[in-house]
Amino acid sequence: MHAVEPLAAIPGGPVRYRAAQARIVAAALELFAVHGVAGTSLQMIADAVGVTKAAVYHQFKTKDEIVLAAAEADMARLEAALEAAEAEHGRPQARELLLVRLVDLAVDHRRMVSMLQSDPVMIRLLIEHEPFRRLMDRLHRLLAGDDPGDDGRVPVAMISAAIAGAVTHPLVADLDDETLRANLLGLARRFLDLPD
Amino acid sequence: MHAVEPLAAIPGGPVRYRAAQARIVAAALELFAVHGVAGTSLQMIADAVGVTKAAVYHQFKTKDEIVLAAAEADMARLEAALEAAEAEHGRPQARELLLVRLVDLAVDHRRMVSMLQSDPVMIRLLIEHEPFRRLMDRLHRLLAGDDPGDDGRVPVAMISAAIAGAVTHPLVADLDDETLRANLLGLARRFLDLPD
DNA sequence: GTCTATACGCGGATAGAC
DNA sequence: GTCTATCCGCGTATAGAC
Repeated sequence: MHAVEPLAAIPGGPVRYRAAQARIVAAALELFAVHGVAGTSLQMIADAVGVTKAAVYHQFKTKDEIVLAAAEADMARLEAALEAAEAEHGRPQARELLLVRLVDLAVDHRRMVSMLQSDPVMIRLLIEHEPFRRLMDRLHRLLAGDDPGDDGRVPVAMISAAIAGAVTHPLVADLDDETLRANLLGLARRFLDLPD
Repeated sequence: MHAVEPLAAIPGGPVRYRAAQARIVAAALELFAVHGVAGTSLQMIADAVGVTKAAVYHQFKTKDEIVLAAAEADMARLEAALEAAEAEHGRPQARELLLVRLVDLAVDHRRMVSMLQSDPVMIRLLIEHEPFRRLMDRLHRLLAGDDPGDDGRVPVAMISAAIAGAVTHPLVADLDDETLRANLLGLARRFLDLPD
């Protein structure tokens, strides 16, 4: 028998990685956020980690696997937020908690969020990824509140885009996390007609 | 003397292109929207136009020039919207008109808008492009209304991101343009406290 | 304006030694 | 787990003919 592998510290996360893999994923996320997925080469990732391309390929068979692993790291936090919200008693309370967690997540990962939501390569991979689709379904259902019809979908699309897009917006680049978080949350609540 | 070159039909636009260039720019915009700038090769653009790579290079010296030309095509429409809004008498009227034009623009160019606002290569090129920076400055000043302070910047960032991001959101992919436009405009007005 | 042909480097990916 | 070395195709870009 082999010794137990060291695992990445994602308590409750569905997928876990070896330490070497976790280092690669962390470097890749940063680079993807700055250059986009297509604009990030395996050489850049290897350099950032401090190893050769071949060492990276020993941990992940293809670049797509790295992209997916990078997305899953953040998906785990999103899933945790959803789970907490769904455990609340009552719709309004669930939506309120979800909103708080979403804003926290977005502000916390300022640089990553917009890439995860708009990079063409990332999008292509994620729409073929069933766990991700299920997650988005739960998210949208909860955000939509009472109105699942045509008119209810636009506000959900807007608030998702507003939160994710605002945190990377150059206009607020110099705002500290606390100010941004507070403003974002207040405005998002208003938009969704939740009580302050 | 040479015969007068045919010009692209952008009345009032600051930069004009020959017919061959306009065809390349149009094809490039579509491809950039789907694959991102880094994910789009000159070969793909040449194939879409129906010529060879060398022919493309005869019209534009570098790929960056194509990217900038693609951005300028949409910048011209944005500038026209700003000009119309600034010509209004009174701030509320100006903001109202700007909002209508922005939503029109976003819905009309559904696939392009988010790429123009989030593609890493495009962003890098545009922030070094003074005419673009001036345009964004005017846009943000007008959108911000009375409040140019810290707290006034977050709603501007949110509404920009919301409009641009919502039109590409998978949730509203099957909505027809009219429905999307009406919903988007109504919600944006409410968010900015403009009268319906 | 468009073509064929070509230069040269870097992209993703693999083999096999240590 | 990491390395050196290598494969092959495609990336941007250029030269020169038609």
